Amino acid sequence: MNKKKAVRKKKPAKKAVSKPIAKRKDSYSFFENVYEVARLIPRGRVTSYGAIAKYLGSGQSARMVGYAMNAAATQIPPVPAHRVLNRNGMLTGKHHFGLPDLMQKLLEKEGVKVEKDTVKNFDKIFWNPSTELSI
DNA sequence: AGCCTGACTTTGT
DNA sequence: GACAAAGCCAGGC
Repeated sequence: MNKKKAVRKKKPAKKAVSKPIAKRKDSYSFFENVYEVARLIPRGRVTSYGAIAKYLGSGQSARMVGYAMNAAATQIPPVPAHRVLNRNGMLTGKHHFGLPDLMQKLLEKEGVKVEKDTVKNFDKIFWNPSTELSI
């Protein structure tokens, strides 16, 4: 039945990277951070690059989030990048899903209404990691 | 080490 | 309100 309980995993990430974790291959790169947050996005909800960036502590580095998403498709498990939109709720990255309509298809499949490449009720289904994960 | 790019955001005109 | 430019940071070459 249910999956995990009150998740709220909230990854450590990015804070104490200064600590050399032996010969760790990566020690949580900025990208991994983004992937994890993206995977935490509830079904039927969406968020923005800036929100994730801010949650990671990089406020203005929303670009990096999107850039990370570019490689997200190659990550395992796959990252639901279709739940990440720009601050306007527009499917800016839909063109990167291989099929331009795939992103919208996925969103609608989750109950998210999309019109003209823009998510309707974006402010209502908006999922803010800083609010949802940071109690 | 340095330059360029990028699925964004904010600010100014 | 629409358009243009700058800022931001990490990865790739």
